[in-house]
Amino acid sequence: MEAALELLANDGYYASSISKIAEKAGVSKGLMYNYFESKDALVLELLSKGIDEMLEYFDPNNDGILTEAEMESFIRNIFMLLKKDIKYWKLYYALFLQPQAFKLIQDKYTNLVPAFIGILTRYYEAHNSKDPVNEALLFGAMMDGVGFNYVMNPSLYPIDNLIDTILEKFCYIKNNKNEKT
Amino acid sequence: MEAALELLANDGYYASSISKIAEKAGVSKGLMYNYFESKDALVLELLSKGIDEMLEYFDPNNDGILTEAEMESFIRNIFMLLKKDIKYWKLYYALFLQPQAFKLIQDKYTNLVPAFIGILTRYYEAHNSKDPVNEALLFGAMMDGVGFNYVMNPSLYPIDNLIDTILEKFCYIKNNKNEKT
Amino acid sequence: MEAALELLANDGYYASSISKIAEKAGVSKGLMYNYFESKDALVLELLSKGIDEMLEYFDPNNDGILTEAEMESFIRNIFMLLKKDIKYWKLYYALFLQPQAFKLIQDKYTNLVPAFIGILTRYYEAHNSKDPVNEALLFGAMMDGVGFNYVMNPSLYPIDNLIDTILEKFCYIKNNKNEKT
Amino acid sequence: MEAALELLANDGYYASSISKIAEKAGVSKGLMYNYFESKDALVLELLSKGIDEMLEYFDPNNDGILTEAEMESFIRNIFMLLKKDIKYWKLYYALFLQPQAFKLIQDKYTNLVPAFIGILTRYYEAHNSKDPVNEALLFGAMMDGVGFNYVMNPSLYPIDNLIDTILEKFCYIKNNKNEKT
DNA sequence: CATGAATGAGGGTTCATTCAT
DNA sequence: AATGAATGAACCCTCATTCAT
Repeated sequence: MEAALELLANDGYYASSISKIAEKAGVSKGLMYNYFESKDALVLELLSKGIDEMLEYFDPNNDGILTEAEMESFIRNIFMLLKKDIKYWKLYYALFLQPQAFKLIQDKYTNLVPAFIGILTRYYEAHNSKDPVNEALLFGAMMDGVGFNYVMNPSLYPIDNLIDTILEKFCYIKNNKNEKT
Repeated sequence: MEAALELLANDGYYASSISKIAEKAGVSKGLMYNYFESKDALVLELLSKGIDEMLEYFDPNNDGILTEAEMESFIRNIFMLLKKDIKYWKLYYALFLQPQAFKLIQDKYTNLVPAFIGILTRYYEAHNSKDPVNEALLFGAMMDGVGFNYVMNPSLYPIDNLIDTILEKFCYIKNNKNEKT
Repeated sequence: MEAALELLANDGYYASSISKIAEKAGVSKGLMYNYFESKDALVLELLSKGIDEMLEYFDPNNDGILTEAEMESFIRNIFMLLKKDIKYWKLYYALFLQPQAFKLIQDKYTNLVPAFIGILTRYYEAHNSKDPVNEALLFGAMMDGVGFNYVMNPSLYPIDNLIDTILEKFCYIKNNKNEKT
Repeated sequence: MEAALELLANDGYYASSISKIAEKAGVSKGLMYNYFESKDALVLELLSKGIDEMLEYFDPNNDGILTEAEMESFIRNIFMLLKKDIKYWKLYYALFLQPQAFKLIQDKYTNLVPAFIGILTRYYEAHNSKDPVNEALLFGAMMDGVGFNYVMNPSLYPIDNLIDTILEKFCYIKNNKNEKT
């Protein structure tokens, strides 16, 4: 069911009417409201699922400390998620910019970011960064930007090629390929 | 006229009806259609103006070469633009993610990005980067992400603090403050 | 079952969906349709019950003659009914004014009124009224109006205080209190 | 325009959709919302107009005192109003009993009734009534009831015949016809 | 140049009713 | 006897757009 609904990512929040979603899902319009209280509730559920899924891969042992291995694994997993469900993440990014939709997850999001940045900051502190907070923010921004660019144009954006450069530039991790050569 | 219209950035594309825009602009609904063929045309014009404005600050002498000074100035100018017209850029980002709206500027955008990346790539080649293309892409992504994060929450995102770190990390430019100390 | 259903009087006919009624009654929506053919049938049954209950108190020995004692008892009983089940009678009055709902009991009602007025007319004839029919009609109207006003605002409408005045003015019955004084 | 809309009295508030009203009025659905902010606003306007019209005939010189002539004239005018616009008053009564609709005019109504009853009470005091308040309430109830009964079945309810009896019974006014005989 | 009355398609949502289980 | 998933029509309302003035 939800699988079909996610396709609203194709056309955006507003362009996807409940009618069309229901039709695509092969159910009646009325039935949609047995599963979701409203269109907003539907979207909120989708978004929440996405955020939770992403969090699973960030600091997985939940100790507030990000090792280099965890960092690398986080980046690789995020990219894997992006590639696995492009349309979903397209919706995800899109809704962030739609005021009405963003309000729905504002709370969840506002609580999350500082924690996220905090852990990253400690990572950079541990790597003797001169400006750990700034680096953390830039890392976040870069990840947002990569995701954004990738979902905008998946076929042309060479997301996999970027990993090594990211690891080196943002994580101080020399990637394996380079070590081999 | 357009000045008033840009305020549709406040509420997003769909939440801003022509009626409300016209009211805010102090003109009649009908008159809007003397100036703009349609709502989409209006939005296209707004977006085009934004893209052009941004381009003005990128490679200003149009020689296809980005000097360090031009690079620094570009970044500072972009941030200045963001700060000057937050709402506008919020709309700008938002529309990028709204498929229907993005189609309107897709052509313009698709032509632009390779040129943009090309110039950046040459910049990184000139700085002996190991992966100039990747660095160019990451720079673009980071700039997108910073803009995105800033317009999402202007009061909390310390965009000015980031400049020095960006210059150092992405442009190989040691910033002035450090030199002074 | 019906007891719970009557509470649809709270919100009116249209505002009370079968879903809500079923929920209030603690049964499933589907089961409702084992007991009542339709929502209208349910309402019809409720209304019929109300009319019958009222009739029980009017001309109880069914001889077509209303004695003064029967008249007084009728009035007192009606008021007692009103007070016992305000919500029910609110529904009752409300449905009378809703064309769609009224059609359901129109037959029952249309047959009833002339008989009712007939008996009242004979009461006024027996009391040497100059216009027995008119007095009968006015009595009916006044009773409707009192009920109407009472259920509209039970806490403020002093229905009990009215009884003596009604008895005197409409039934030529000197009330007890006066006799005592 | 409104003339056509009043015909929603035919079917009641809920059974009259904006679509049907618009169709009956010969305009588009959308246009309805140029004239009335919402369905409720439409109904409120209709009801307010009705209440105001009725008040015009009650205590016309606004001195808080009801002379016998004013009283008689009031009754005759009310009946005239009823007869002139049966459907309108049918709506009027109907909406009073529909909780959702009544809320719309509750304020207006709640303020009105005590003033109304007050003036009537003084009328009865001036006529040496034993229970002026009760008589005032009964008069109000009777008028409500007569209106109610008349609009329910205009062709059968002999509203004109009732006037003389009302004047005599409720206003202590011997009517002319009787004096002549 | 400028207005705003008018349209009609489409939006989200509710609800009486049915029916497989 | 009892459930609740499923339907589809109808509801109120919004909106981009047109056009007579």
